[in-house]
Formats: sequence, C-alpha cells, structure tokens
Amino acid sequence: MKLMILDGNSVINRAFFGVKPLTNKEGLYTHAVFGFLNILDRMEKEEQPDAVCVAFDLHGPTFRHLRYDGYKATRHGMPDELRQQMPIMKDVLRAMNIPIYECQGWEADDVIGTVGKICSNNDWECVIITGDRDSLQLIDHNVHVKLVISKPGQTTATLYTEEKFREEYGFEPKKLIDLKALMGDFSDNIPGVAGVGPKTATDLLLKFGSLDGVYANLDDASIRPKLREKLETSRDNAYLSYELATIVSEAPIDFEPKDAVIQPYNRAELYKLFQRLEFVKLIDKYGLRGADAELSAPVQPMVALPRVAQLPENLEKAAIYLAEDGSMGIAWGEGVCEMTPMEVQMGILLPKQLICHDMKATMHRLDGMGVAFGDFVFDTALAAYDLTPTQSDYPISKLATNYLGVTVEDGNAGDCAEAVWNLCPILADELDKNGMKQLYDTIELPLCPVLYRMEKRGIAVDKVQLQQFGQMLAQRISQCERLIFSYSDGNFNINSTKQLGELLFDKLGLPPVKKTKTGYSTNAEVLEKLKDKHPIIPAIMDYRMLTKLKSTYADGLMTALNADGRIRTTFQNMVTATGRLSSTEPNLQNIPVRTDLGAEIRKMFIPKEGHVLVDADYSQIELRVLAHIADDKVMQDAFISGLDVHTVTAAQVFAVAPEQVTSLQRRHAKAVNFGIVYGISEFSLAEDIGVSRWEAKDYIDSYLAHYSGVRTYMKQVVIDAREQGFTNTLYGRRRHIPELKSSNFNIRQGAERIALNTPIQGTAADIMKLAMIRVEHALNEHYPDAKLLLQVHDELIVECPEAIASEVAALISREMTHVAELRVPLQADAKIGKSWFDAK
DNA sequence: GTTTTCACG
DNA sequence: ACGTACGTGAAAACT
Repeated sequence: MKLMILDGNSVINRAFFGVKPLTNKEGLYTHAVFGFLNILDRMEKEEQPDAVCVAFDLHGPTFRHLRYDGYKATRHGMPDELRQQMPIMKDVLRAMNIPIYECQGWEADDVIGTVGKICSNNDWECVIITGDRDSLQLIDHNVHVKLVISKPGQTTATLYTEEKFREEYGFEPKKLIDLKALMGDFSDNIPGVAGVGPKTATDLLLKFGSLDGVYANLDDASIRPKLREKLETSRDNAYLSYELATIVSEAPIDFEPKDAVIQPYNRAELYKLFQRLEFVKLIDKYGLRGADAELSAPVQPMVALPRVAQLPENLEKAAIYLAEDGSMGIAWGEGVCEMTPMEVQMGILLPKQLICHDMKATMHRLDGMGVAFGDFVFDTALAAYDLTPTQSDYPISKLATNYLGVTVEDGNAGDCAEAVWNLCPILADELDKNGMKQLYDTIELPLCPVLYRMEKRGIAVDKVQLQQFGQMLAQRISQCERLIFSYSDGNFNINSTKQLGELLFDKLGLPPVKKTKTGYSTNAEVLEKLKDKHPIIPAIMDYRMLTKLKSTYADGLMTALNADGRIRTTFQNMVTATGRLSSTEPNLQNIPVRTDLGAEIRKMFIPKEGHVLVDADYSQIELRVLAHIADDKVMQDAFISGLDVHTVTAAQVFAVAPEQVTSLQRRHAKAVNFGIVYGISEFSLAEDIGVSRWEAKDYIDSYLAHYSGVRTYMKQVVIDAREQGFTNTLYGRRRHIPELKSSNFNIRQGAERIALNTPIQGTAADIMKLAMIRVEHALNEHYPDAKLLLQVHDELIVECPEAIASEVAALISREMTHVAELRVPLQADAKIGKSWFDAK
C-alpha cells in the first residue's frame, strides 16, 4: 500500500510563483490553489497512491528551533496574495476529503517525517511531494521523496529513492543533516561553518563520513590549516546547525495510514468552491457538472413555491424569467408557473408590475414574441451589477448561489423565476445598505427602457457610399502592399506582427524600439520613431490605417447593416467597472474621428428622409466633475469664467498671461489635464508629449501647486478608498478595489490610479445617464418625432425632422446642461447636420 | 483562448 | 529595482 503526503506550504509556494497570477471577480487571487491542484492531480496519476494527505506549517514558533532566535528570521512572511489563498486551499482539500495534518509547535517537515515513520512501521510505502530538498533526509527503503521543480510554463518532478539519492550525493540520505550542519542554509538561517560551502562540505563528508567523523579527524593531513581553523571556531555552530537541520519525526499527531485512504469527494462542496474560484474547466475535469443539484438538497432546501398550472388573473406583481429556449417562468408570492415557448407566443397576459433578470434583453425578447408588457420595477441582474460592477456576467445561477444559497439551473425557467422573485427583496436591501437605492431607482432602472428604444431604432447608414468607401480602401491597400513588397524583397503577411518584426528588425536591421513579451513591438508608437529611418515605415503606417478602416469599419459595418438600412448596436449596461455604457455588435462608440480619412466613415451615418442629426456633446465634463469633487476653487474659476480650460491651465503652469499661451503650451497643458484624471506618472506624461521626465515632473508639480484642491483630493481619495475598500461616485455608484491592499507595488499603484479615476469617470457617466433619461422624456413630451439614437460617453445623437431641428438642439443642450447642479456649470453644445460628420 | 494592434471617450 | 495613464470592443494572427 502506498501513501502520498504533500508538503502543503512548499507545494503551494511553488504553485504561487510558478503559475501566472489569476483572480476571480471578487478580486481574490486563485492561481496558487489552481497550481496546487494541478500538481496534486499529476502526482496522483504518476504515483497511483492508495492514500493521500497534506501537511501544513502553522505559524508561530516551533519547538525544534526555539533555542535559536535567528532561525527563519530571513524567511519573509508570505505575500498577501498567497496568504489569502491558504484558507481556501484548505477548504478545497477538505471538500476533496483529503486529510490535513498540522501541529502547533511543529513544522510541516516534522509532521511529514512522523507520517513517514508511521507508514514504515505499518509496512506502507510513503511518497513525499515537496519542493524542498530538506525532506530528502527522510528517505529510506520505504520512504521516497518526489521533488517538484517549477519553471515558468512547466513543472518537473524527480523521484528520489535511496539509490537515486546516493547516486547524486554520494552518501546516505541521513547524512544530508551532516552536510547542512557544515554548509548551513541561508534561507533557513542555519549558520553552519562560516566559510564552508556545498563543495567543501561534500568533500569532507565523503572523506570522513559524518559531522562527528570530521571533528574526530580535525588533525588529518588532508585538511588545510585555514579550513581547520574555520572548523574549530565554528564547532558549536556546526552542532547547533545539526540539531536545527534534523527533522524530528515525533510530532504528536493522531495518524494512521488508513485515515488517509482516498475517499470520494464532497462533490457539492467542491463544486461550490470551484464556482467561487471560477475554475470552470476543473468543474468538468473533476466531473462536477451535476454536483450543484446535490448541493441544495441536503444543505438548505429552497422553500419551494407550489407549482401551479394556471397563471392566476389579476396578479399585481410577478417575477418573470425567459430561458434561452423561449420558455417562461413566472413566480409570485404564492406560486410558480411555467409556460412553453408555444404558450408564450399564443399570447399571455402578464401582471402590470414585473421583476426580471436583465430588463433590456427581456424587453427585446418579449417584443420579438409579440408579448405586451407593463412596468418593470426591478432587475436582479442590473442590481447585482451595481453591487459588484467588476464581475464579467451576472447569471441567475450565480446570484442564487451567492445571495440565496440555493442552486438553480440557468435553463430552468420556473426555478429561475422563483430565484428572481426571491432575490428581489434581498438585492433591493443590499442596494439600500450600500447607499445605491437612489442611483438604482432614478438612474439605472429608468435608463433601461431608454436604451431599449435606442437599440430598437438603430441609425441609418448610407450603404452605397459605405460600399464605395470600402472599394476605394481596397485599391489604396493594394497600392500600399505593392510599395511595401518593393522594399521587402518578397511577399509576406503585413498583418502578422511576427513576420513584420522579423523583416524590420532582422532583415532590414532597423533598431528595435520596444519589445512585447512575445517578440518585437511594431505598434504605431514604434513606427512613428522609425519613420525617417526607412521608406517602408510610412508605407506600413498607411497600410495599418487603411486595413483598420476597411476591416473594422467599412466591412464590419456593412455586415451589421440591416435590410431596412439601419445599424443596431447593443448598449451594454452591465459591463464597465465605472458605470459607463459600452457598445457591441457593432461598437458604435469608436467610429473614427481623429484622422480625416477615418472621419469619412461618419459621413455614412445619416438621418432618415426629411430629418437631420443633432449631435450634442458635453464640454470637458470630466474636468468639470474633477473641479467639483476636488472642490478646487482655482479650477472652478476657470470654468466659471468661461475661458478655455486648457489655456488657463497653461497660463497657470507656465506662469504667463492667458493671451500669451502658445499652442504648444496649450497642448502640453491639455495632456497634463488628461493625465491628472488618469492618475498621471511623470514618465508617461513625458512619453506622451515628448519632453524629458524632469520637465514633465516640473509640469505636474507646477500644476498641483496651482490646483491645490486637486492635489489634496488626489491624496485623500486614495486614502479613503484604501480604508473603505471602495470608491463612490457623486451619485453613490460604488466600485470595490481590493487591489489597493496588494503587496505588489505595481498592482497597488494601478489600484490607486483606479481609485482616483473611477469617481471622475463614473460621475460623468452618471450625469450622462441621467441626461439621457431626461432628454428621452423631454423629446417624447415636446417633440415626439425626435428620437435619441446613440450615446458616445459625452455625446448624444438624435434624429429629428428638419423643421424642428434648432428647437430640438436647444432642448437637448438645455436638458444636458441642467441635469446636475455642480459647483461649476455644465456645458453642452448641440450641432445639426445631414450626417454624423456634419453634426460634429 | 491569448496576444497585439488600434479605433473611441 | 521596476514599470509606467483611466475606461472600452473588434479584427487578425498565433498557439
């Protein structure tokens, strides 16, 4: 019979440093657990043990080393990112029914030695899995050690038996203690003999057989006088080291090999843990896919609402859930009812007040099925997003697990509807507790029907012009290709950064400016620096711009164009960490504008017959928000005076009169203004505007000296966020930032930038969302033929009859301006045009 | 599935 | 000593 014991701390350490960092959506690091499980799995396959257990260190002093203060002084505490994974690792092992052995006052090594001894006494074979060579001293005929060495990308494991050890070291495993007594161990703070390293120690041992042997033969002729002196002065240290290095196989643990015999997993518990850790693949690998069903039954049966066949009439309020197949679950206080897709399409009468999971999507689907719907009073998915906006998705199954402690299948409409019903009061309460009730009720929820209508309307695109533009691009691209190939001496795939890098930096010998982790960087910034060095570079820059325009925009938009000549995007309202919207399939929030050729695309976005587009955008909304939140009087004055803020900033920073600010100074000031909002570093600012780091630092210092409110705010917002664990926008939107407590400098610094930027970007997003609700309602009331179509963060696009355009423009601008009363005025300019290009 | 690049605010 | 601005989405190449 064979037992496998893992040195828990050693293995999880290897895993932590060997696997690239990974976090789940809570911000919890998970890679060490992941790596540990991989090693465990591999070792089980290789060793085929009958029993498995794990030993861990407990913190605190250990008896065997109490006499020597210095012991382990050099071992620094484990990083936070690893520490937080320890309890979870143990939970996982418990769920796998793998026994854990740890013992106060004893090291994991001692526990392992004890287990090994007990195994031997019971005629069990024992394999120790560790990354630590110390354990090799435990090897005997029954006990083997498998040494795990992890290099980036791969982990190798070598099995040490008595023979293998002797082959490598030339002496018995027990003599490893003597070796360490002589050479010491820096990482364990074992002193050894000063001036004796591995080489000398091994020689001595081979010659004299043991530590005692060495000291018994100190006057042997082969020991040189220098060495003899060292050995003599360090005699006490050597014997102390011997004791320190000796693993004591006498830990008082209650262990019998049969206790560790492999047991079936607690599948439900393991499933729950893997779900939390987001180990989706492992759920399949360990065959846990059905385990969620086992979870709810014994643990906490959901107080099931009775299933009824018929939906009662005159229901005031109910939760509905549409499954992917079109079946609908309806749940209310007294029951649950399920309808087939057929029944739904036949026409059903829904209660007036509805609770749902993803209101905007639900509206589209009900609309598609021809089902009339009333008011949505709660959206569980949206609430979950507001509570933790950094998750990637909010499936009902996850919310049910997290907030209700029950398990539901995403496909089961009845169960899901019931979960939605039960989640509603809980999530509403959570929102309230987190100060987001008002945000939710007055911004988030009312925005959904607005977005729904915008998506449904779509925007008209001139198909013929778009096609012609694409053809023109195709021509210019092939010209460009020919030019590039004339320089490159042969064809290659210009889109391949790998091939392009090889051409530029290997074949043509241009100096590589920057590297990526896989090779040469060839991005626009790099090409810009090389553009005068070889005529191929400008051609490549052109090629990049042209192909981008063609593939993403000309071709991409063509595919997205519907038969009615309109393009319909999806506005994602549960995606961004800051509260902004995003736009997908297609993304209409990144239509080119910065280059002339790119901006041509905007000429294809047109109003319908007899209409115009009105484009209204906020001027400097983020800086205005900053001036308000930071309560910086100087910056506020700049906005109140109505002057150009970048010019005023330049005047402040460069200490000149506003009239004397040069365009270069204004450009630099603008870059600083942006940088501040992002949590600037002087390095990046210097990079961005092409000045030295020291000059950039001067700019920032001077900036913060003048805008002292901003300086104070920048410090305080980070302090508050670290203390609370989150930041808020002006409207109470919250983002948790656990990384602020990371022990990794870069991660922590990144988190501080996030803490600084999120309230600003998020407040601007809140304001815009509120403006959209107001604009939609105002238009509906006063100009029902004018329709809100698009939002691009600080810009709204409205389609309206030509005759009322200027009134509509004025109304939109007014609504946007007065949506919030900050300590500075908001400003929104609206323009009218026959295309998006013209209206901008 | 990940990486690189580039489009936007 | 080390890396370097916030928030997004799409296309293409690579592994």
